[in-house]
Amino acid sequence: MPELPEVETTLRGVRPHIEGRRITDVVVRRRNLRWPVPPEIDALPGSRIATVSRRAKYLLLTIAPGTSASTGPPRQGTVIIHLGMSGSLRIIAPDAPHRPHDHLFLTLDSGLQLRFHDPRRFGCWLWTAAAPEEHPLLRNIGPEPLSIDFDGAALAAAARGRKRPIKDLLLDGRVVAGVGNIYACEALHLAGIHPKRAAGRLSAARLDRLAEQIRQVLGHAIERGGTTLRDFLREDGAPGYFKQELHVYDREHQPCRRCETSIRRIVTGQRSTFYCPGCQH
DNA sequence: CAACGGACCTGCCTGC
DNA sequence: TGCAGGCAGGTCCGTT
Repeated sequence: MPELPEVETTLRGVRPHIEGRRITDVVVRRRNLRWPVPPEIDALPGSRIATVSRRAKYLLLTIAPGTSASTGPPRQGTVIIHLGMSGSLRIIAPDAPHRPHDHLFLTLDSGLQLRFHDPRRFGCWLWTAAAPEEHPLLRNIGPEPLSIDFDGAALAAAARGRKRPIKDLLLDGRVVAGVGNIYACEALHLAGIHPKRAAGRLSAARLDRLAEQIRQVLGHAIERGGTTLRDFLREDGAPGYFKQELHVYDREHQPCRRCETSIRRIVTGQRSTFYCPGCQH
């Protein structure tokens, strides 16, 4: 499920329930996620979740040392969570029955529990004691698409001299953080750019337009994701904005909503790519 | 360096 | 109905 809007929706849904809370119990039911869950995660009880934030599609829980009442040595650092392809977080009562693929539980002093669910186990829970932005997974990540650091000029700098298809460039986290397959397709359609076009051959004006459409489509999806936040205690974090509003993604052989041309599916960078031959060049 | 293919997993859908 | 094959919203890592 998770593209950046779902991760942001998850962040907003979970944050009010866990920020500032002390962790009272941790259960790792399955340690072999994308990488093994490190022992520092098991040692979290007694510590406090000071802040919850997002960088690209990573969720970051900064952990403050435990109080004198806690057991074990006080520790300070950051839990790095990624939802992979199929991961989700939800807040639930600790005595609620667990489902298959519920891999990791954090019980909080509020009496509620944060549960990580991930059938494909491409997600991860990692620990770093250093500044999270220095972690190898985060160190080389490009600007947040919704920050002021991301614009057509940033895209142009990354595209200069590159022959890669522009679609592949958008999925490269070093260029821009957290743009996934769906929104890369959608933004290219909105900007009227063919996904296979060599990145370095796009004009500054077209890259400006593309950057703006990336911001628009992600911002819009986050707004829509927000509509399910109310029910976050019950929902598993999958927002319902999907499908209906997509212009090209997963719409092969269906008519373009703008020009009626049949949507085409191709593969680039080993990923399915959908576009309208009528309005993308 | 850039670019590419393979890897990690389960579930769901299609077609034979 | 069963089963094989293809495909899926991510992204890291090793090899050219």
